[in-house]
Amino acid sequence: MFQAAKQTKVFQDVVSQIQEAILDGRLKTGDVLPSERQLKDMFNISRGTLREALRVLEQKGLIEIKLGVGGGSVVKDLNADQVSEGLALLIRSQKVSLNHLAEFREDVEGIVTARAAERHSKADISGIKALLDKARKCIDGGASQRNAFIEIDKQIHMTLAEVAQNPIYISVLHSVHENIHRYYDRFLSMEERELQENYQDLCDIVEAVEKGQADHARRLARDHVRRFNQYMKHREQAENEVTKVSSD
Amino acid sequence: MFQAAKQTKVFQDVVSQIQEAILDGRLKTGDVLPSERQLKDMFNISRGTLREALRVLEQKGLIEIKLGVGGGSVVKDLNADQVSEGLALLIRSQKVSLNHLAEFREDVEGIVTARAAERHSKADISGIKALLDKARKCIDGGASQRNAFIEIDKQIHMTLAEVAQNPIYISVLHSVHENIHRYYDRFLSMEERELQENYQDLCDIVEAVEKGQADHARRLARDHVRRFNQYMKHREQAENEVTKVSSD
DNA sequence: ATATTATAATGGTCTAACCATTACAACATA
DNA sequence: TATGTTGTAATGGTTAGACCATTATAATAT
Repeated sequence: MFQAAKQTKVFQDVVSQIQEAILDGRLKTGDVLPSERQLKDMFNISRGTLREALRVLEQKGLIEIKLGVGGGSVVKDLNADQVSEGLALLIRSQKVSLNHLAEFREDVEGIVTARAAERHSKADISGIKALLDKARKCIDGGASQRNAFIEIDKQIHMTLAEVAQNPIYISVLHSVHENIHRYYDRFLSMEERELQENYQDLCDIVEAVEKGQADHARRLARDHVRRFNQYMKHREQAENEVTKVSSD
Repeated sequence: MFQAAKQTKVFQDVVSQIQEAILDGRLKTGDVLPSERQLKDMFNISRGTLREALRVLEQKGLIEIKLGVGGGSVVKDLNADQVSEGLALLIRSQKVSLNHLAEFREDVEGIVTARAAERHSKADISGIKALLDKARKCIDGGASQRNAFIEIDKQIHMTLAEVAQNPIYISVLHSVHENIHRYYDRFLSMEERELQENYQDLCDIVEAVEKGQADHARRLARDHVRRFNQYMKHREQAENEVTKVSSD
């Protein structure tokens, strides 16, 4: 006959109120909330309860808490860090395998590249070509430049996401890259041949984008990522083999 | 010359220790942590500080805190909710337009459907066909069943994501649906003709999936979502027109 | 003008209570 | 005996007030 009386924990109510104020735009990036001692009076709660609420908001990435005079809770410019952290936890707890993540990246890079092919400007293309030049020089620079090459490779993909003109792609791709790289860190250094292959892939992709060949660009990008994934998988297996043998 | 001395806040240290214990498997899903009063003694900290740590772990999705006798902090089975929530926050805050969100959905549904076409089993298909039957009945049931139809439409898409066998698709799509529906809530009720169109779309998509025609399935799914998006956009414009006129 | 030092505001932590919820035992009742 | 009720104690939720640690800024000294 009756509904259960509302059971909001006090700190949750505070979290909701502040979160909504931020998402509704009543609080903007950079705004400083009142001090804890003022806030507790405004909400009519104790400081401990207020601090639990602030900790939750901090963990959500909505505020940043600074120490000292002039410190306090500052509304943060939200970024993809929380998504990244969530993904990282899923991976570490083995709910999401590396294969899942790698496959997702194949598809997303494909999408992004296709959209970039539809929407690029001439300026976009020349920007990317400048990055390709840098990449070329890294290859010529020999082994010492290999990490730089990998960094530029990532930049090219992120730039394509920007060209695609949809911030969701940027955030999602950023999260995926971060987690892939965190995981594959050990295996990232490439052979000369791989570098060459990768560079050629990128050139082909950019060419397809420039010509506006969306479908072709998508396939190229997908295959490019797939090849990278296969290299990484092989190295992981090789490492496992070594471990197995040495423990016999 | 020197690095800044490590400035770990006490509660952060506690978060790390418990988080690592969970991720390393020393604490397993379902395990119950000691009571707050015991934990505070173990860590040699105050209860308030401990509770801030627990709140963070809860927000990360690592533990669940239960009330009453036999309650306490229980190690949770990690799922994609945190990723979903993070995405939702990004979508709501990063000034992502409805168009961005709608476009992202077009692409993701395309991907998911293509992967489903590659990986479906017979059981998957018959499950989806059962949902199609339900949808059919909703159309025949007239206006009263229209919300039910929309619900089943969503279910079909989510089922395709499950068939695609990658949990990332499921969480991403879930988050996108949730946010699209929140925006478009007012416009969701459909005309008879739209229902028919939607139903036919779904039938075609399922057929392509069943035949394993990944590319074709992707295009169908994408167009299906695109048509939905256009309907929604038209209605939004219509509403804006009305508002404009009535405020003249 | 520059370097140093004091000041005060703010977050971080602690202590010690009491309230609210809940599983379970003890008890009462049919 | 079986079942419903009530009491109890453990646990999380909340409060209050104090003190510590950090830091921007003002005051002071050189």
